[in-house]
Amino acid sequence: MNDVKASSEMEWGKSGEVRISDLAAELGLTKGTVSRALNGYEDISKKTRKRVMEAATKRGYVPTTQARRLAMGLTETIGLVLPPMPSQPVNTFVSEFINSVSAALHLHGYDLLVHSANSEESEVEPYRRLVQSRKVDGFIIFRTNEKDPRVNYLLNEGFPFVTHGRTARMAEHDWFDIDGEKAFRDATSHLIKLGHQRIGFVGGGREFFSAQLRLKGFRTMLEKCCLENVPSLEQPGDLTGQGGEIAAQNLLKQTRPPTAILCANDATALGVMKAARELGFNIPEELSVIGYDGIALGAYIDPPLTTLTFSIEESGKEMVNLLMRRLKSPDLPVISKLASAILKLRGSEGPPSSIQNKNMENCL
Amino acid sequence: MNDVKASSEMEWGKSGEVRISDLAAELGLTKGTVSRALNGYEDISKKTRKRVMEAATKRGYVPTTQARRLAMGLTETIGLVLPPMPSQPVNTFVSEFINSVSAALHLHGYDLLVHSANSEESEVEPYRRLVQSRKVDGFIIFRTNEKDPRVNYLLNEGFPFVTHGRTARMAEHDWFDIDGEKAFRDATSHLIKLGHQRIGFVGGGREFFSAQLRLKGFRTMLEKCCLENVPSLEQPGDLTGQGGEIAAQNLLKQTRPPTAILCANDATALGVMKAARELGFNIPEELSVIGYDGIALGAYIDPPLTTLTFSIEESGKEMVNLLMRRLKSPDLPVISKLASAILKLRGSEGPPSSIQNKNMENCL
DNA sequence: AAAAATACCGAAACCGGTTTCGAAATAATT
DNA sequence: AATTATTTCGAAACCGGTTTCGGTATTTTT
Repeated sequence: MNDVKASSEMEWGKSGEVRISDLAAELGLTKGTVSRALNGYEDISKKTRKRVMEAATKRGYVPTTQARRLAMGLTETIGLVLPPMPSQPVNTFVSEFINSVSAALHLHGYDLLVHSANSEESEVEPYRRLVQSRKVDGFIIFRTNEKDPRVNYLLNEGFPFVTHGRTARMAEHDWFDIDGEKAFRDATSHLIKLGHQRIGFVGGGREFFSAQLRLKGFRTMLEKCCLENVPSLEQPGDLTGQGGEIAAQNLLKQTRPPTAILCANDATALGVMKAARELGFNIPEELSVIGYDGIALGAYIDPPLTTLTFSIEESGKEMVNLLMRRLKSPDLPVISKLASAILKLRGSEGPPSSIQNKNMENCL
Repeated sequence: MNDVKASSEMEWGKSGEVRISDLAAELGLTKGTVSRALNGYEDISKKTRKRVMEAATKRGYVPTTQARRLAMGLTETIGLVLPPMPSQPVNTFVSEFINSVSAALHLHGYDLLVHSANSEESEVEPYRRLVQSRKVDGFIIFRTNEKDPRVNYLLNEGFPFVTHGRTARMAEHDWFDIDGEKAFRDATSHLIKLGHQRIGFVGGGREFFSAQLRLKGFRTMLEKCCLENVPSLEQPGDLTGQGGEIAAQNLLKQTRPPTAILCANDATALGVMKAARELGFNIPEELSVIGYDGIALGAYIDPPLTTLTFSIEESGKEMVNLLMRRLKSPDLPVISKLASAILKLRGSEGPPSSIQNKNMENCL
């Protein structure tokens, strides 16, 4: 009669062997009842619920995810597709971001599926596959382009997602972003206050919206301070160290080189510093350099890199909040959140060697 | 009669709406037959198979992953748990590693589930949860300790996994590792050939097996070259920049400071260089520094960091191969793979300022 | 004490696939 | 032509949960 109980005494420590039907049989209940007891349904008596829960913990029962997900019609999984990274120097952002997103998702019972993009195929292909095979309920997208095919695809498909960064269609989707425009106004203002009048700028690829905004912030502050916007002082970059080197050479070999260079990110700044050294510029005495990203490593170089920092952890947390809200209520209006970066002075900037005086009373 | 066909003409571009039963109904077959046709079973006539496959592509049918996984009793997912990273400087390894692992898994039809470890709970807890809820079929573990609780748990559970790095129980599980011992023999040898006789070493935490092996390689080569092993020249570290700073101070403030310092990783080396600068040591004239990891960023600092590099992409690929093999045949004997790091000379090392001559004929 | 309301649980359908088994139809053998 | 072997597919069970629905058993109402 009590065979079940008898055999239960032994060899049941190993996890993953207990099914809901085992529990039900042992308790003399149906699996439906057990399921409802475990999931807090109201139509279960206190006594049975207690009995069920005790048996569950005793046996170490944990529902099989795959079955639950199939029954409930959701995956409880969020997709994150890594853009192809061809030997980018400082990818510390990515791992920290993954870490924070993953932790935040976990609080909601969600998992993070990380997928790598094959550089040979279309950018949206991974997203298409993940959507079609129903492997994820939503996406976290970062490093957006102004016209972003991924965003277009997902919007068209009506599939939930949040971006880190704005896009041309930002009015149609939830997004989180750092106010790069303000950040670069601040950085530019700081340099101007130090006395710089010829400030170079190394951008980050026209396709990235964020890079455009940073450039805009730079220009805005120049204008506000009545400084001439010299086109030759604006160099394109590609967010890599190598791009920074090239841009710096273009800037510093000019007859009147800038006394400061603002870079779209830290990797670029490192390239700029390298090129500057090779051209014989002392930093910060003869050239100030400011980056963006706040990579921890910038504190260890000589001179330590002044940079614009923001909390990656907060970014991840906020994006997950936005996404969870969207998943719960797909029809809510689009919302967004803009966080600000702060200028972390570390030593790679200072007053220019020869402070040229210029009337700047109506500025700053 | 043909309602199905009629309605099929419209509004079926959206993905994710076609189920296998829809296909079956449309074709006048059962879903079992459709499934077998799609999965290459032999008991399906060429004609029907073709018919099924054409209909499938036409409708854009993609099997729902959750259902497939439940039926087949596997998750086709591999877990990767990120160790807590309390503001570690150079995590470029992690993102590159995730990227390569993910790409390699994808070739086998597997997904990568990235989970973040909560520093407040036990190290094995995330693994336990993932195993019990059957969310993954196996694990990729990196940064192993000599006595690794995660390895103990999974071995005890009989759950498949591969480690990046060796452990005390390496004979019982598949592993991939870089031959750090040889790498540090090479680096040490290189320094000795340059004329260094007092070489410092900054380790990486006793718990990490890899750090121990690097130390062993260092000692081995010292001994082989008849150089005295001075205990005060061996400093502990923690694989962070800060740890490197402290260790470097301990080394360089000695009455007879070393003329070269070997570091367990690049982050440590950056800390060492920072401390050395602050103490007035010129690199590489007065102090040679060598790191380990080959972070791309090392090329951008001044002087560029000489380091031991290896292919992260290869690491990921090999580990996935080992794991896939294990999943297919759980009872195969344990295998392992040892790859070698190469010394990438970039400029942070050179001959010591005062070359002390010592008889070294039976060395190198 | 009979009737109505409520609490509690069993039965069964369902999620969307895969796989086994057996039967019918066709082809091959004797 | 009857028998045996093969090909091809349908039927149904199954994976392990969730959720709806309906029917007792119990309680409350009148």
